[in-house]
Amino acid sequence: MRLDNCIFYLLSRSARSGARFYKKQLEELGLTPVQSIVLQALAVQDGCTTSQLGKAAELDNATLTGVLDRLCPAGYLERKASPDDRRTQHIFLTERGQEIAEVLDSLTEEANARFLAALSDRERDDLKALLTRL
Amino acid sequence: MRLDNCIFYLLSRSARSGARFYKKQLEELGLTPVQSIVLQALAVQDGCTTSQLGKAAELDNATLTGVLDRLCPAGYLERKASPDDRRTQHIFLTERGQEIAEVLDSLTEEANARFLAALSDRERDDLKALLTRL
DNA sequence: CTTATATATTTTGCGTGCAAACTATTTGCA
DNA sequence: TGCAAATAGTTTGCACGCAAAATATATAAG
Repeated sequence: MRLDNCIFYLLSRSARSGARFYKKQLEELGLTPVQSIVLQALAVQDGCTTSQLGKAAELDNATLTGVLDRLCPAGYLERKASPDDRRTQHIFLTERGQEIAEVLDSLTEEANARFLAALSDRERDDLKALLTRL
Repeated sequence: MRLDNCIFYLLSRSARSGARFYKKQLEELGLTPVQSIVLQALAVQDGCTTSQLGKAAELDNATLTGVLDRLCPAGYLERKASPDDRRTQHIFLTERGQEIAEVLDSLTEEANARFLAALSDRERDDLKALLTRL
């Protein structure tokens, strides 16, 4: 089987290409693609638990721990103990976190458009729909 | 911008999903998805240089070094100095490497079919074509 | 011939991914 | 009540992915 017919190879290659592109756009903000995704996911459900955030961003809990470990001291968010369940933490955006989440929203919109410039509107929608079905 | 409309997120998620799936199929062979890709790429151009292999598999040279570092002692391939250029290495599959590359070929074909089972033939072709254009 | 530049590969450092083990806490059930 | 099983989160260990620096060698230009 030729590589350019292998879906695992194609997905990995495209994802890496996208991550490189997105990372460049994020460079001035000093954020990685994953960090950007987490901050944006948090913006729509501020105060959720770590696990809920992991589900929202489709990130492994073990991975998320590390991501939060870096975003916390950077001043974008805070971990707060849950009053109900002492195993659980709630994650809150700081003021600075909320500000940057807004910047990320438009920056990401822009980056999406540029990354997909070679495709027609129809093709973009098709691609997204197909990816969602995997 | 909602996450499920962000191409970087969608690509990353699908690629990770594919990698997890493929990895499970490879488990009994003790190989990772990337190692499998490299061995298959090598099978079609045995004896190429490290850089050429990197181009064929779209892998960074720094990454490839580590991958080869693990495949070599595993007995799947050998690095040989180039007679022309002392900076360069040529990579050769061992007999064992050639055998496993054949196994990987059919295993990968199978895994592709199963991973894409939810899509029609037409949709599979569309998806691959679209990914290739990024 | 010699030096500046280019190329091939490796090393280093940091950030994901993720399986597996571990800790702390909560819940279900006898 | 008391304890086994489930759940939340962290830690550990290993494999990419990649930018940047380092090393070794080759090539070009004067």
